[in-house]
Amino acid sequence: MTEDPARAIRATNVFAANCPSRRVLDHVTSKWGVLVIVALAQSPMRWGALRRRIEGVSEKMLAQTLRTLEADGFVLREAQPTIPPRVDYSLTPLGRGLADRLIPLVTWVGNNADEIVGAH
Amino acid sequence: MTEDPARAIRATNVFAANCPSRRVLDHVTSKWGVLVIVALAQSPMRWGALRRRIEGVSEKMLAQTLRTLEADGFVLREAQPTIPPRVDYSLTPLGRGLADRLIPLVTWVGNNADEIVGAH
DNA sequence: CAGAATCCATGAGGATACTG
DNA sequence: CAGTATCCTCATGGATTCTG
Repeated sequence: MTEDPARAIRATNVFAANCPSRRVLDHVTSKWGVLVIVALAQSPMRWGALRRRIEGVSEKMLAQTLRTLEADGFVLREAQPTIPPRVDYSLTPLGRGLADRLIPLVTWVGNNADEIVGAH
Repeated sequence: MTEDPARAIRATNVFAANCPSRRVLDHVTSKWGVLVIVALAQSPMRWGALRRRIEGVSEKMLAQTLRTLEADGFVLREAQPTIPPRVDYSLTPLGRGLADRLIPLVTWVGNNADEIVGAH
């Protein structure tokens, strides 16, 4: 946040339809993607913990979101071959970089939600 | 970005299903919402300029996104009653606050898009 | 426990045509 | 120019059931 906003954005080309960052941005800003990243930034978690933490997420959407974020290299999935199975999720270094930019956004929205008129 | 991420997020309750910030977050992180905010952060723009700047957006989606962001108090709409009509869009102070958190995210994604494996 | 698979509803979103 | 109106399609996402 030290750089001049208008100046910083001029370096990117997100506005181009074919820009790959568009797709990544869609993953990252997806309905559940934000919450998963932010939750894992707080602490690594098991599947069940994530499901309980992120209220309202269905199993399908959680699985789908996690797979996408894992493929993008943001999330690390570690499965123990035990019975019952145990799977831990955590952020990769890349994921932590993302979280550092995502968390200020989420906290800001949280703090200003009441100021925002149209909470339709 | 000066605060400890894990600590900062603990103050919010975005994870609660009924939290109003969830809805705002969905507006803000919507497919076109991000691009509109970021575009307007660069400079105020007229409708046509926005449409050209944000490649791939349909008229319907641009109008819808602008209406939502205006209702949320992020975007200011100023219409001149002239023929032909002229409408200027710009960020409100609240919108600028949002942009300040959004731009680091977008630029980061732009810079790291190549590192990101799964650009499916 | 951690999912995969399936079915189904809704709404996001695109294309086109029209208007003040 | 800056939209609105309509129609239509497909993907998002929920609910449920099944399994290693």
